[in-house]
Amino acid sequence: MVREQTASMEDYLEAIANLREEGKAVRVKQISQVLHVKMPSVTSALKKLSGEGLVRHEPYGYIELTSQGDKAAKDVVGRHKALSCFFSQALDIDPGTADEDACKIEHVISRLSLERLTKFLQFTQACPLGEANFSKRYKYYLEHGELPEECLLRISKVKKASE
Amino acid sequence: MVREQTASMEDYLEAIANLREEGKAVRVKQISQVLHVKMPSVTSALKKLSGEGLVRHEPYGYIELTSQGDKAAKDVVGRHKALSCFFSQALDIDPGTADEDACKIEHVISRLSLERLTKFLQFTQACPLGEANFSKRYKYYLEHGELPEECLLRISKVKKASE
DNA sequence: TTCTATTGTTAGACGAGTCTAACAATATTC
DNA sequence: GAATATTGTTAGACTCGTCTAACAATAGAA
Repeated sequence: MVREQTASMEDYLEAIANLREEGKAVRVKQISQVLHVKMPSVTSALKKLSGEGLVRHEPYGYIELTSQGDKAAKDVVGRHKALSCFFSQALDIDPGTADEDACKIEHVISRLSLERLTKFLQFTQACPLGEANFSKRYKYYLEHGELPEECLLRISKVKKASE
Repeated sequence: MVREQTASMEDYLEAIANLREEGKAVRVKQISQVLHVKMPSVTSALKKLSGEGLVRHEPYGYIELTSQGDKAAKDVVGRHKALSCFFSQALDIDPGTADEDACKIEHVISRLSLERLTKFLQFTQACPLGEANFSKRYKYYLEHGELPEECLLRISKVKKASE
């Protein structure tokens, strides 16, 4: 079972995993910059995470996730990606905002909602009726504030049919 | 400008507004039950919110939102409703989970994403092509784990057309 | 009206996470 | 290899929001 972590600790795990992923040095300074906190906050967080066996950290040295920590980090990163993807692709939100929101929401959303969000995205991308038409109509609606003509036409068709 | 509040303080404002809305007595005990905290936490929060002019609270007496507090509360409640609606209706999530998630996410989501979520919902409900077909297909996909036949048919049509 | 139950408040402790200031270790440069 | 710059750590203060324990006010029942 993946140990329950606070939002803050999840952020540290995520930052470490991301720095590693990007091939950058995983050091206290780096983490502090990524998370916009001061270095002592990082040291203190690392101490806590070490105590829980999620991080290996020799003082003044490099920082690594343990296999357990890596698992936890991957979980957070996965949530982040799913959310960020949903916001940018399904809702057509700019990558910056999508990422910011994902950063916050990843810590509080339920597994179920996350799974549904993901499925929704998969669906719109897999189903040509979903993607090609639906998504296009949605974006038209976003831009113009009113339904595209085809939707309105359908309404009159439906009306006629029920007459 | 609506004063920036912490997640906790927003929860208190929301609880007060909801109790009032439901015609229940707005008292310390009630609030503590709704938010699953002990009474001293409520007293302390009320003191803080009073200090900021969002709440009127005579000791041992009833509790009211000021007009400023009401504005802030309505804002939170609005966010909550939008999210809860989106989760339950667009993603077909049970009302309990939808509400829980809304409770957490309402404090952290950006205005933009919230607005887009709302528009998305409005769109699916307003556009018959969206609602009647899209939503139905999505739920089929949820249940069966694979695309409904009409989507697959469309794929072969698309293929044929491009041959 | 007096006794009791309920509700509300105050005081003070605590945990989480942040910060600043001061100090220590490591890297860099001359 | 000494002087300096950078990076990291420790110590300790602070905020926020919670809690428990003890006490105070109000409401309800006898």
